[in-house]
Amino acid sequence: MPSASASRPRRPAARGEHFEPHVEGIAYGALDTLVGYAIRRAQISIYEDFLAALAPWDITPQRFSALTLIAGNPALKLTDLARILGIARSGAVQLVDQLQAMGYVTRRDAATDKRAYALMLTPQGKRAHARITRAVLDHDQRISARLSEAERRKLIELLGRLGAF
Amino acid sequence: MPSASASRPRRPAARGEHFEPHVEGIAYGALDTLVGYAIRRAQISIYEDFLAALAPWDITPQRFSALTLIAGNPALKLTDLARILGIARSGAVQLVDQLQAMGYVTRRDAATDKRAYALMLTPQGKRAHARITRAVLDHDQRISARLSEAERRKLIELLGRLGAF
DNA sequence: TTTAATTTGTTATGTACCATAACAAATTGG
DNA sequence: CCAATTTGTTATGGTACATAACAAATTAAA
Repeated sequence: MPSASASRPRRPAARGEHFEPHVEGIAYGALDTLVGYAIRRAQISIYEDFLAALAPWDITPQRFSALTLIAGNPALKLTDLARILGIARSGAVQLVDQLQAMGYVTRRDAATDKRAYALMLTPQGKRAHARITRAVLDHDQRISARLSEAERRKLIELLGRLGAF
Repeated sequence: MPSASASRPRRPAARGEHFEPHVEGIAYGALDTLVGYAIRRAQISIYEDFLAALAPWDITPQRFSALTLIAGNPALKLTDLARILGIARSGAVQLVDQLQAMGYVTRRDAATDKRAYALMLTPQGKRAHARITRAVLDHDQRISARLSEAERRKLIELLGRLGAF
């Protein structure tokens, strides 16, 4: 029952000005002691840099995640994509619509299920994903430039232990 | 030229289902190596728990941040609040409107500048902030329960070094 | 000092992202 | 075989922003 409507890709909304994680002379109170706020701070800065760095491709973190997941899991179903990303199926539809409108993704008929699609990268999508991945890795190196490689891994490991509770 | 319109506080939008940071059998590719994605993952889980834990007070992370900043920096101006949070002034107006509608914040006339407001917690706001802070600290302990106190501090320290680039 | 620029809070307007609900078609389970 | 579930979709709505334009007030310039 698919119809594959293709909406135009939209521009990411960037924050107005540069975010200052810690403003001089301001009392942050409990915020300075919270893991949650430390992550929020970092996230805003990183998101800002990501958008700027990937602007030439009109790629947001969410779009990059989707591209990477489709690249690494051929014939992924839309519902699975939604679950992995933690969004509703309707949101995944929009996301895939965008990537399809950009020419990066196709909805192929799933082999076993006539309801479902098998999401795949187009040849153009594969090339773009390679280039985009390089830019993202670059960006990620830049934001963590003040960390040693060991610290980088340590940080990822510690963050990974925050997931379940 | 202030007029202090008071819009009703709105309910936070919660994600549909519980977010799974790592889905079994899925190839995450480059995502698993990125500091940015590790933070994104953690952030989604934490946000989810925060909303659930603070639902009784209708408090979002952003609202808590604002309350805490106003509490710790008496007579803070709206423009400063916006800059600290990294949002536009118009967004800060809405945020303060909400907190004011909840009875937690007042706009007092600034002493030196007739254009500006001095944001203050109401007595009720102070009591609420104390209670809310306890709930937030609780939440933050919960999400970092798998970390030792030293690791917790280490994590915050490492995240802090991501800010500027 | 008189004027020009800037700042402050506000409103109006628009957008990106995501949720819920309702569906038809297809699949699965009892 | 029929009931329940699943899949992708659309319709609708909400929330958190952003940008732009303002009047009033302040500050800087000439």
